[in-house]
Amino acid sequence: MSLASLQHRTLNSSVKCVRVAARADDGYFYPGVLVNGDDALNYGQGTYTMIFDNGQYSRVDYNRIVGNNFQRLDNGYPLRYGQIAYVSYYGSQVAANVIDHSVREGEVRLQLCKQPEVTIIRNVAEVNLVPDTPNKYRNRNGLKRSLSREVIYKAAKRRASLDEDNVMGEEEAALVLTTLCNSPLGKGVEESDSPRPLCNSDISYRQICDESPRTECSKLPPVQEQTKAEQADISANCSPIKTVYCCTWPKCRKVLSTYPGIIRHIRTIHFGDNTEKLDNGEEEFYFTEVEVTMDKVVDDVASVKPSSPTESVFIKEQNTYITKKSKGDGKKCRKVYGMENRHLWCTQCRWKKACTRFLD
DNA sequence: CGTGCCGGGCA
DNA sequence: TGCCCGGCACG
Ligand SMILES: [Zn+2]
Repeated sequence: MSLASLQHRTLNSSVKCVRVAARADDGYFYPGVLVNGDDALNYGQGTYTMIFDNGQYSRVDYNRIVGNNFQRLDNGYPLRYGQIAYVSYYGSQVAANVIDHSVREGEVRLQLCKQPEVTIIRNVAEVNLVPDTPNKYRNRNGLKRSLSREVIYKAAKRRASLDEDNVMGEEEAALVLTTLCNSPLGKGVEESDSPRPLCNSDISYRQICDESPRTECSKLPPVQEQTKAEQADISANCSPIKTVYCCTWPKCRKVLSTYPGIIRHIRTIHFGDNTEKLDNGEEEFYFTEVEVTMDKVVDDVASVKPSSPTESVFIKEQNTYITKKSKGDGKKCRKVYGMENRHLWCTQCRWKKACTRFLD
């Protein structure tokens, strides 16, 4: 089944979408929807096509799927620290971060997103990985907003009928962490740093391609990337653990809260009309993702003094991205993209002339 | 060593 | 002009 048809089917409200979460190789569960494609959705053995909330899709083996009539959470796999979950709290469902999970006791300790000072313990059976009925995730058709923002965004671009404002306003919220992550380090080229559960794994990820003439996605982002993106997406306003995306384009200090947001920023602001020249996945060279824990995320850049919240912010840079950091900002195309990505260099660099893309 | 790039070559 | 590369300086 092609992705185009998959998207089409999913966008069509007549298609039944089952909201579940799937366990990835990093031990975290990621929410998404199952799409009953060519194979019937029978909750039984086999693999299912799943679209994750960050726009990636893959075939997922049923024993990794949690929710609905699939696996239960007490099947031996502990929830990991930082896992986003949903529990009942004084009668209403709230989002929380898992602190730890005792498999023997069957108990999970969680920290409420909205009230980080509150720690609660729940039986694992009462912990959901997917919000029950997230009203704000419904579109006008009443179809659960189980699609990724990426998909929504593309659909919205195609036909401007979708109310883009809600989606955009939410994710476009610029954060005020500029002082933290404006270092001009490119992400470098990670080779086998991060584990990639691809071909010979139950879960494999592919990037969403739009229907542009590009034949296929050659670059597969490491799992950790899109999974973090997803968590940021889901826990958009969720406190203590959050991932932000810092543009690393020379002198640009834009920080956005979502993966689709930073991708769109790079495409529109830094590539403009040349967006067609962007190699698939090339945007990934122009931002870093930073995990932060903080008391409050401020949405308006202008409302904050330059020296604001840095002290209360704890940064945990993704280890692989920090390695290429150097004080001499003399990072040029060769260093940023690497020899193996020579086709991404600016022309002058390709000719061993003075770089025109990264000026000093 | 790797990296940036000048100068010079070739179509 | 577009394109490639030897070689050198620099860290
Ligand atoms: Zn360059």
